[in-house]
Amino acid sequence: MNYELIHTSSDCKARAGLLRTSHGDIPTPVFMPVGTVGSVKGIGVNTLIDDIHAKIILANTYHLYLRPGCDIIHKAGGIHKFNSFPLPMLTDSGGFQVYSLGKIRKITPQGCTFQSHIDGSRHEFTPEKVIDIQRQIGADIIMAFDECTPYPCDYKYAKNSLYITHHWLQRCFERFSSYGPLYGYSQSLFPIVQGSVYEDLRIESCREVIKYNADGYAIGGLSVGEPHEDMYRIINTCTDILPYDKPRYLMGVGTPQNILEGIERGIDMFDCVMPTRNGRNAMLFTWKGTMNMRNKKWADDFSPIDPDGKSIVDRLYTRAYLRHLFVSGELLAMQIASVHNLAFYLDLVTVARKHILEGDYKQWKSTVIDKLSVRL
RNA sequence: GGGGAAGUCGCAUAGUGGCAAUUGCAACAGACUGUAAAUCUGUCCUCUUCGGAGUUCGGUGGUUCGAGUCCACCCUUCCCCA
Repeated sequence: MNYELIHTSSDCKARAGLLRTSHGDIPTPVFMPVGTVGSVKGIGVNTLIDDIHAKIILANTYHLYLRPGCDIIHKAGGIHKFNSFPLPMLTDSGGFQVYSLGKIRKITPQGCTFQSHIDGSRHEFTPEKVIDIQRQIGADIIMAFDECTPYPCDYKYAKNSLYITHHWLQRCFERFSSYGPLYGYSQSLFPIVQGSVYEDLRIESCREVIKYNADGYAIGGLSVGEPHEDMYRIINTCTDILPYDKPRYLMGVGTPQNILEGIERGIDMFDCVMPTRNGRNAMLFTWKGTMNMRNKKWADDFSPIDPDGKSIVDRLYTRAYLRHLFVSGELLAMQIASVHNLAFYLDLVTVARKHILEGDYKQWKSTVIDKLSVRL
């Protein structure tokens, strides 16, 4: 994998780049749709590629390990063969589940034990095991096993957790370099910066992770409920230290506004369930603001879903029809909304990239960002 | 014509003398950030300064300190037998 930094904005830290992988090139900044179990919920591969113009998608180590299991994916010949997605993929390590499965997991000296959310069975994840699983899954970018700390998180807990995450990181890289990829193309392991909202811990974490000279670096533990100012402050702290010639991935972020602020502060990669989950729950994101498609006000609005939208669905269907589908509980409603939202997110970063290259990113951002939070 | 059953806040239900009254659906709003989420929360008789206030269980009258609940009559619907 190789990252080329093409242009940095003159008035801020926003960057345009190109990430080259064995499964294709990824212009950055990029938004990566989340497909936890290897499937972006409700969306087929053809739509992802041809309509949404996704360049890379995510999957999750913990979920794929539980179901269908690593042996099945290995037998299939890796995740790309299994889910028929020919473009780059990234797997999250299960670190987020250390956070989200709070009540049914336990951090141990070795790693972390989980109870399966599917059948309650007990499983242990160690840094070594997480690397082994991700080798078997075969994503182009794989993530270190970390603890995504909750918010609020007191300093003592954050510091202790950070040391565990750093220790796990070392074990991840040891395992990762002990044997190669299984499917004939290379994989890159990204470390994850933690440290909650504490600047000194974040600085310490950045300095620690860059020792591994990785192909890219992730910032984790944000967008877990902290105020946006804290999030933006920590991003700034991190992107000041992380190497300029490697991609920076802000994990789990976020709203369209979060993404534009992240880009301004030097982030190159984003992922978030928001466009798909909120889409399934009837919320649309547009350049003019958000829409709750269940609201009565759309009942007789026969205009296109989003006249500015880039997806086929934006022009093909009307707002009144989409509301009808949501109110009727039709699966198609969730599909249309997910496609629209993902297409919007991809358009958002594409337009952002254009303005970075044109040199007016910050000025452009200031003209669009307030509109994004308007409630239509 | 004879016999039987039933009418509760949009619909359907619970409630057999003691707090505007159960539950489901529908309706209307809100939330959702590396997916335990096609999920969850709130409102849902009227008014309200959010503390309450006022009117309600087919209708009218009655018994009672107190009635959706008991009594009488009326109205309406459904079922069975002719």
